[in-house]
Amino acid sequence: MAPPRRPSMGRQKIEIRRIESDEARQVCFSKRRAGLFKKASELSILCGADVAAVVFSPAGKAFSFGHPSVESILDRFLDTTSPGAGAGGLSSVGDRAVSELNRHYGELRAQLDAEKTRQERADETIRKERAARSPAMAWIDADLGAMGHDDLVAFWGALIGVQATVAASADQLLRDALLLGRRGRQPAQLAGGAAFDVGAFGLAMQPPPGFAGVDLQGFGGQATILGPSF
Amino acid sequence: MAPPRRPSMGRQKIEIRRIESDEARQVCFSKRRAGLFKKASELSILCGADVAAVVFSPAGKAFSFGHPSVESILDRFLDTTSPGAGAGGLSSVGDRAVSELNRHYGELRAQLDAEKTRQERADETIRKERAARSPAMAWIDADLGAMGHDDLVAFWGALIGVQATVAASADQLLRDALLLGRRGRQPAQLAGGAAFDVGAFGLAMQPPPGFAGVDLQGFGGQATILGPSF
DNA sequence: ATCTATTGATAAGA
DNA sequence: TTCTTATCAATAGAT
Repeated sequence: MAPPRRPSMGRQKIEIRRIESDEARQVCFSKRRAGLFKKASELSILCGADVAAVVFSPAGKAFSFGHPSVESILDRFLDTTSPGAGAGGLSSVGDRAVSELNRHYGELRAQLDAEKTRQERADETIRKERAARSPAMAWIDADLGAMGHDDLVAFWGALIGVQATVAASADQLLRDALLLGRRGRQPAQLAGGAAFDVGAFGLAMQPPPGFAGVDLQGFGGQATILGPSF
Repeated sequence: MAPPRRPSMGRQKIEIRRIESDEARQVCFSKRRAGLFKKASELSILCGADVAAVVFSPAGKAFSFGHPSVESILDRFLDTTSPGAGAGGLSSVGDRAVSELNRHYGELRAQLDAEKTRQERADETIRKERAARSPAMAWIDADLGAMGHDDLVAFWGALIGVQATVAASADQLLRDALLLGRRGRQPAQLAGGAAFDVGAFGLAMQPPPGFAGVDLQGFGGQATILGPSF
């Protein structure tokens, strides 16, 4: 029969960090430079945008792509972004800071990606461990009316614990959540009464009929974070 | 059997030509601009190359990426291309460019920090869960045993409602809270002094300590963050 | 440079 | 805008 031998290992995952091998780095440079220019070209065509890309090889050789032309884009950019410095000074940030900003851009994004990856792994770990030892969470899918007294008792206990913890660290958690949940500049909207869904547990349920109007002392409703902690 | 409907058609092949739909073009522009900058960043990191990319949206808004900095690359390029002409050799950047850069950088930083915070919490959770089991269940069972089914149902719904409110604006908060709910916190603080008693259902909760600075009231409202804006 | 197996990017849809 | 999903496209490693 046909030999199960793979003619190639195919593409392998690589970390975004400087390639040590001179040869490999050169090869990668050529491939990715072409890829970058292709992307730039597609962006300009698809979206009718003006795009320019300039690349200097480690050896100092210049390569460029531009639509409609590199010069026109660069001139326009420099003209648009630096006409106000007439008095001889920048109002907020100096060149050094800008360079610093740019220098770390890539590393920062790389770190971000790394963190996200780690986070996903950690979340996965939690999910697994929790699923293996938290039978209470299995009740969640059950309909309220069908839930037995004993189950309700136990689940209530679990929720009390949750509430206590939320309260104990509400300041920090709420602040984080509001800032992270919706990265928009507008105040986060807290819509109530909807079904709730928590990814970590695949949990989804509706508030039981007739409980609308229940007010738990200070819970439920508008959430306002008062200033001091900022 | 009905054909299992795909939740998505997935990515479809597209021709590289101007996208007619204004909305689709805008979406594509945002996505691909980000992709282009990412590619540029990777190229500079992997190969140690100096890279700059400048993009003008159809609306005329400028976006740029540069390593080590956009201006240094552009100046170097223009200097190499047309040595004697330029004359605009000002190495400073306009406020607008600085702002854009700062904004971009700030977002990255914020994201990174957020990820790290989340990571720490996740790690913490893992440790806690591995180290100790919830001591809360036993405590609460006694009192709950005396509570009627209807009361339990009502309170359960109320708690879910609370969570729904929070989850609507930040499911991350909920997830963190639920995960942290296993911490060996003393449930006595919740039940100790006061019995649960809410008008409609004869149940109430004592707000546990830790609520300084945070005030939650009513359902379906807004969350307002006071303090310095980002 | 050419060839594949994989990873990465992203068009659609919710 | 963000998130998910199904595909398409870019490319790492080997020839």
